[in-house]
Amino acid sequence: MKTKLMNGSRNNDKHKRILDAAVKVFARNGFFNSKVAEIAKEANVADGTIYLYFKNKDDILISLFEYRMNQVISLLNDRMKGVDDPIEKVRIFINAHFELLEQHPNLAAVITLELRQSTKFMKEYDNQKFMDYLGILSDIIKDGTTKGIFRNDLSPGIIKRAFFGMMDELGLYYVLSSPNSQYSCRMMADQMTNFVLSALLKLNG
Amino acid sequence: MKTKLMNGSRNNDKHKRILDAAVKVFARNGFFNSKVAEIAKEANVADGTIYLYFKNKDDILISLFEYRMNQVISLLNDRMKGVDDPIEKVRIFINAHFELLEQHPNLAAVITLELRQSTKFMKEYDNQKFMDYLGILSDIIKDGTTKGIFRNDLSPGIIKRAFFGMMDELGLYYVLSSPNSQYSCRMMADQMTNFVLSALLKLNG
Amino acid sequence: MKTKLMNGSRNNDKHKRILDAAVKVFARNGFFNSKVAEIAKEANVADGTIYLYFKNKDDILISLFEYRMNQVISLLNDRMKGVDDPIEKVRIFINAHFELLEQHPNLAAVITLELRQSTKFMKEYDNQKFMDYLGILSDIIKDGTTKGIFRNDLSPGIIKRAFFGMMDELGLYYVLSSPNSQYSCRMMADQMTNFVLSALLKLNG
Amino acid sequence: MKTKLMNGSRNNDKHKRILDAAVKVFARNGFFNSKVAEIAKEANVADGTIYLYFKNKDDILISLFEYRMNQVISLLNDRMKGVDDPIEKVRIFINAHFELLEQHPNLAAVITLELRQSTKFMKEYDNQKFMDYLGILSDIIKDGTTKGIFRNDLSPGIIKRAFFGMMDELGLYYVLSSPNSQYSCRMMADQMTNFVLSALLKLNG
DNA sequence: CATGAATGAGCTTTCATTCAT
DNA sequence: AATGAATGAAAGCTCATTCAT
Repeated sequence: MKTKLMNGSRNNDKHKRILDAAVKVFARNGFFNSKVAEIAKEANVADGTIYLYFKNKDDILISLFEYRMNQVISLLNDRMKGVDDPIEKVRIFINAHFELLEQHPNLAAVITLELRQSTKFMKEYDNQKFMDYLGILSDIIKDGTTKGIFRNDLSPGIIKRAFFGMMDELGLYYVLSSPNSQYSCRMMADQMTNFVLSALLKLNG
Repeated sequence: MKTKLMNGSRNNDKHKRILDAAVKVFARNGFFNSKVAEIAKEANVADGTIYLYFKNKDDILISLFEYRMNQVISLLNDRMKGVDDPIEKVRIFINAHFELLEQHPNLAAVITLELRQSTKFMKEYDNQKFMDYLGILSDIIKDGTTKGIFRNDLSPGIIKRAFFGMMDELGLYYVLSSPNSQYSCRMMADQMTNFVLSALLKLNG
Repeated sequence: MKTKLMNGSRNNDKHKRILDAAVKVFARNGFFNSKVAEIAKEANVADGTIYLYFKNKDDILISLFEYRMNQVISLLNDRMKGVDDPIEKVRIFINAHFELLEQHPNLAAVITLELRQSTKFMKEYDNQKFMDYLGILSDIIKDGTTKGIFRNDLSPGIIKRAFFGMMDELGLYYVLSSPNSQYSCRMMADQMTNFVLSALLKLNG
Repeated sequence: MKTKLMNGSRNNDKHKRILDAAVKVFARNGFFNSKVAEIAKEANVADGTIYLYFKNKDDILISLFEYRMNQVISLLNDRMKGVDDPIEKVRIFINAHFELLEQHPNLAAVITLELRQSTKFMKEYDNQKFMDYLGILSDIIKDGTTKGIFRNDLSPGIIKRAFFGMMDELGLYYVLSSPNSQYSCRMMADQMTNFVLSALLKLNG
């Protein structure tokens, strides 16, 4: 009585093959310009097979989001375990973002380029995972403020988004100019950490 | 440098009517989900008429970019005329961005949501105007650095993008949560100015 | 400000051409085995043109029903105008049915073969026209009964359907064995009239 | 003359289970809108199993016809055994038809609704069983005529079809309005017998 | 015999674009 | 310049059928 999707079972890697293919194809053409048939071809499966694993084309994109967000959030949780210092947490957050960007540039490109569209146009998809991600950010900021390390005249609700906007735009730049980017992920992470901490830290007498 | 029918004559405002209609329609459905026929209807012209004023659907979007960018750049040039203080320039830049956002939220939504896609997928369009816009930003930063007011350990090439990313993401948030946004444009502009200047200013003695 | 379908106007016969083509194609393959593209080809229009005149494939079939039913009902009304004798009315009804069958065997085939399907599966289509047609039949029967010419121990609700069933099945036979039918329409009409009247007439002392 | 697995063994009722399931599914959706997978699910067998027992989807429908026709013909032969009176035979024929209709309305619905389609579109299927069924009918009529009980001015070839058309249409009505039919099978059978016999009987002196 | 995942041809419908008027 | 009916390529998705296990 196997489940339809055989999640996690070996002997069947089609689900993953389709996702991997979709990343490549979406990164190449964008979601709207990508054809399901092209994904199928790239994954070496028949067109119809796609629909055994995904409800429809939108569902493939959503699955990519979820997959990526789980990846990021899980990495963050790992690294921040036992860390107390808000400054260190900021460092970890930014580094994790850029490391994943460097490791999976295609996936990052798709997320970065299509996330906004989807946020607006896939109405039924509430994008909870993304809110969770932003939540981690505002938790860090609030923690730093509570501990008296960060300034308290900034709205976490605004700053978390500004913060994300920086990472996202730098990521976009990296991804679009790849593989000839003028700046390395390492460098962007460092500059941004420097920049953000300067802005956040309370200046004491 | 359009010359099509720039005769200044009245009785022909169709070019503008089509652009205005496109803004509404794109804001409503996104570029890919918008139909040329819907734009035509919204503009009260025939489907075919669109093609007298624009090469194709992509061209309408590109025209919107150019229009918006000219608007922003021209507003910035006006306001910064005679201003020397880099701090003041930062303030002006941010304020201009959010003011236009507030005045033309639909247009802003379209630019913000579709710019990224287009940047990558309208291959032939090099988006010079956007580069000009970013250029103003790095000029301000470099100016501040030269004048010894801003730190000199930050890369203008990186920071200008981080800077734009903040505004863009905050704008997206405003636009998507409109008309019930938790934060006013005013407030976002102030918080961001505060944040950015804290990060940029050199700490002396 | 022409209306979409230009009903009745000359210079545009596409609506009719599509209907005529559909009759041929449906008669050849049946509704479900017919492709819209084949109808388009038969009508010498582009595939997309079909959708300027009809909502979808189902709508073409429904239009054929309506067209046929209007045709029949109108012919019946014409011929029965001023006729009082129920016996004569029965004759007229049967003759009209078989005449139209002979004149438009393809259309008849489609109606006969697909009407039943549609009755069940196009739930949203209430098939009022067909009920009107049956209504004429039961009116004739009731009239004959009231006038004391027909028997009064038969239920018009049942007999009208039995009556229609006879015509329909004979029509089906004619259409399926066409053009080599063993019996002419004339002969079937006469035999059926004879049969039905024998059954309906009251036997007086 | 199936030989596939007619071993009389229990542990294998799949053939019948599939047929029963097909009746339900076809009655629910019609032949063309029914999916083989749905039949398989309803029968609690795998999709592929269907093809061990039937050549293809068409073959399932054909098997249902054959099954039904055998059932009817066998019932008729039973009941008419030893019966000589043509009037009584007509009564038996009609009653048998409506009894089976009442007992297996789903099967009747499928036969009634899909028989016509199939008659024309399953080219290779010559529908001999249906011809046999009609043959019984014309035999009855001819017998009555020969015996001088029925009129001799009616063509058996025409009347047998008119006769069948009545039963079929009444059956369709019953089946479609089920389970809230206005008329019972009993009543329809009686009315029709009455009607038909009035038409068939020779009026003497 | 039985399974059900996989296949891929095939279909309806959409919509950017054209062009005769 | 303006129209909008017509075009037809294109693509998402379905489902009867197969075949490796």
